[in-house]
Amino acid sequence: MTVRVRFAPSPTGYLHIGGARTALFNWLFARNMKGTFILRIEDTDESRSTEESTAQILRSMEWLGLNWDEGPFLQSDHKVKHQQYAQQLVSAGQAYQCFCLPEELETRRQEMMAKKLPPKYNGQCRSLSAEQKKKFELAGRQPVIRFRMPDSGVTRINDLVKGPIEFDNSLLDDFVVLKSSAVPVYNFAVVCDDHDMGITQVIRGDDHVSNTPRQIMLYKAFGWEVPEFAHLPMILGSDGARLSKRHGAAALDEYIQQGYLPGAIMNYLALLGWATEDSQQIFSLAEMIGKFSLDRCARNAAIFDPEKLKWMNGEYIRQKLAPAELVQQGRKFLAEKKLIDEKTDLGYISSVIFLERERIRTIGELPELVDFFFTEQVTILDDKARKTLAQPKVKEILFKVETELGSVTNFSVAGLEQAIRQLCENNKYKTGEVFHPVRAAVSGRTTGPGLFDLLAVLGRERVINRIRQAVKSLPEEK
RNA sequence: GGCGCCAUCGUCUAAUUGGUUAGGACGCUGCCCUCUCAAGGCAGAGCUUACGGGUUCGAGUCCCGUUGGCGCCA
Repeated sequence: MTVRVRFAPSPTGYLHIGGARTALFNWLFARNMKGTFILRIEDTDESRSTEESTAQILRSMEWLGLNWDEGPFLQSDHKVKHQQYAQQLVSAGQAYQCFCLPEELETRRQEMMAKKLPPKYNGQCRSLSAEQKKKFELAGRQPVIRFRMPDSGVTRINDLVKGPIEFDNSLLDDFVVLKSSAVPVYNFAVVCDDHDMGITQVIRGDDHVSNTPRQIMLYKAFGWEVPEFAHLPMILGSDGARLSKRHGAAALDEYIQQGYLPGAIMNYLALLGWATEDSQQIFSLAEMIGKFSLDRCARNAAIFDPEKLKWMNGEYIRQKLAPAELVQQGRKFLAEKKLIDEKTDLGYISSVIFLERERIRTIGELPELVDFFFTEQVTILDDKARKTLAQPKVKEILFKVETELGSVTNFSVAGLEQAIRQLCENNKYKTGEVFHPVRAAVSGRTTGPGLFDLLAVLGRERVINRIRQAVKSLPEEK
């Protein structure tokens, strides 16, 4: 039988890191098995679901490259179908109308709690007579539909990642399937949809394990084939609590904005709960698909580590990102910071970006590292740079460098290196004594690309102007 | 509170399914490279496999218990 899996987010916000991981694992499984990956929007909770959120989630998935084969379907479109299914259960005697008022249920729950009993529905409306129902209806009560749970027996799951799990049926109560407003309850709607869509494996977060026995009972009541289940462990923040905004970025969108690459995020997420026998770290997409399997998924929760993601993103920038692509991405971030516009020379931009390729871990780090390439003057001088320029002899050194660079014929990396090293030798300067002030004068900082690469890209005019500025600003030396 | 899941370096994890000096990766420290910062290379620290009992010639691996974390139901 061919594999059909789905990712079913509820559109109540952005695509969460945990959701992205669930989507990814579904997708990897589907691609690995040559199956079908379906997207379904779980928008039953109308009060919290929004269309913007749906659009946002779709955009995030497309950005990651998690292409779906069917959908997106909206769960709310199947509402009538859900109601019919509920009716079907009632007709078959598998479910029944319950007229208990919320207040009544609450009182009973309190009583149960007081007696230290598990608070479960007492089955009061299980077998109401026609007259009793009539009476309630006349009193204006709107019934909910409850599922008749077996009082005994054991429900077993053979979870594809967790292994066998057992639940005692007597502990489960007759849960609501259809609210009095005729809105289907989550546990019911998933089962109906998963069945109608022919889902063969339900791969989801392990916060759903406890729901699974109820769902299995529904499949059985309908006489439907029960799919396989695979419950993925949660992703937690550094403090061991469920990952949320408090831990920094929990929404995929924020990583997009910070200049992370889809491949790196996919790769990192894949490693959060899945590993190969040799602990391989970097995968091509094809490798990831080829090697993926649910039985190599971890059973324990994982803490999200932003540092490792950053590292991996750096690896992707250096090893996997095509040069043209890097430039294009970089331009976006530089333009956003108003450092460049359409008139800025593309060749110059490319050279600048390539100078920092070895250093950046996210594209978003680019602007602050290269801003001085695009500004008229060197404005930001950090403290270290100031100190460097305050060293003795600096004014004299810079003046000599300025003169030298004015006359050097070959303003290239090799030519510059030759000229400046020669200058050091002729004047008995230590190289560092010269290199550091030049860097500071020209870039306003003490770190960055190799000095000669830096100068060559900046170009003669800018370099000389900046050194001249620095010389002018330095006090006379005695 | 009930039920369920989980437990290997700080973090992500591996360990031919009972036989390893418990491996790799991130991070950290140091060295090399070097004009700086990175990148890269090399080396190092870091896990009495949560704890306690069993089973076994032998347990990270199997069983029981304890503790802790997380989840679901309220």
